[in-house]
Amino acid sequence: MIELAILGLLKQKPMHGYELKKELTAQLGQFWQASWGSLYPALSRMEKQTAVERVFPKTDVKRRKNIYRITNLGEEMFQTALSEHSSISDAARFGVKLAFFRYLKPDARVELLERRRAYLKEKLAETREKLRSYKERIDAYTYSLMEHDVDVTTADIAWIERLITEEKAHS
Amino acid sequence: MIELAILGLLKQKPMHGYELKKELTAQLGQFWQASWGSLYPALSRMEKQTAVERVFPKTDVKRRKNIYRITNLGEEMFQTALSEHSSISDAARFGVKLAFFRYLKPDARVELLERRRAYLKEKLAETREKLRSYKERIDAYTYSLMEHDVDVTTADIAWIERLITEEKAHS
DNA sequence: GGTTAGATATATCGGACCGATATATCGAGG
DNA sequence: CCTCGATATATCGGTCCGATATATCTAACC
Repeated sequence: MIELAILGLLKQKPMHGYELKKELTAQLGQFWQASWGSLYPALSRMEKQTAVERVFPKTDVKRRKNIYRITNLGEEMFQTALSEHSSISDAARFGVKLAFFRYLKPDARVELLERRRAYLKEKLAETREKLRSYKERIDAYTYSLMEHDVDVTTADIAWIERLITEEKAHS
Repeated sequence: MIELAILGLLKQKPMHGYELKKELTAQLGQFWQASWGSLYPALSRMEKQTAVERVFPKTDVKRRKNIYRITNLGEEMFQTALSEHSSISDAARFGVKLAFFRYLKPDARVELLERRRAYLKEKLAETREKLRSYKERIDAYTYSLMEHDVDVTTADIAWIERLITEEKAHS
């Protein structure tokens, strides 16, 4: 997840860790946050995988900032991760992907949106069924939360469907 | 978090790990899930802290099931954790707390609900401000997600306020 | 010129948690 | 008796979070 976000930001321009953290917060902070303890180890991992590389060599000890740039392999990994049909059930992960939707082809966008819609519809049906059949056995506060969840998920689906409609209108 | 959930379920009746997992999924599964890798280590931790204890001693090797029961200390820890004003910013954590609201005094319930409402209002104001001032610099898909987030958060606040009203009406 | 405060910058540690997997036993049905 | 699915416990590798440590750069002030 954090690797997708890092690659997506490094596509804009090479950056060092601190700058990445600021951009992460500015661009994705509404629905997802990264910590130092995930950012720097992720950059190390990705350098080892050669998904990113330092603009100036590691041996240049005097240099304070470690500026990273995305590699060709990194670009491939980004496209693969972004197109993958996972992270459809996690609102935060889906939000991060959405922030990079402009890097996907329109049909790939529609594909992801429709999978998200399918997941939400399934979840909605399950919650409704549970509300219907277990009514007596559910705690009153949990019941209220589940009713609210039905409303929110319904609104979610309507929003996704607006995005799908717009996407298809533009193609 | 998982410790609050375990203690809350063990208040109902003593259970073993597998049974706890099933009840966790049945009662809290709508908004929060636990894994084996968190459940069993949590039970071990909690036994060490004497928040829970085995109904039959550890030395009884023949016994297949490890049935745990909540201790007096565990009851205290449950009440403390439930009343704490944290986990106000995480929907899943708040959902778990809500599922145990019946164990709180009405004024403690209102207190938590009002803190959640305050957090949501703050978040709403921030998102609106960002939408207003950064309009041009935000990616179109992110912008749409943020607009949707405004709607969802507004609905969240209205729901919380209904709960507060009901709570006050009953007291 | 010197000092201080706050922003910039990197890094790591302990612990919690997830997803996957290993292992074994129980009970029902053929 | 055998097999299969449910029951039951446990651990492993890896990721992530929250906190913390450390150092430098820069601008402001006296």
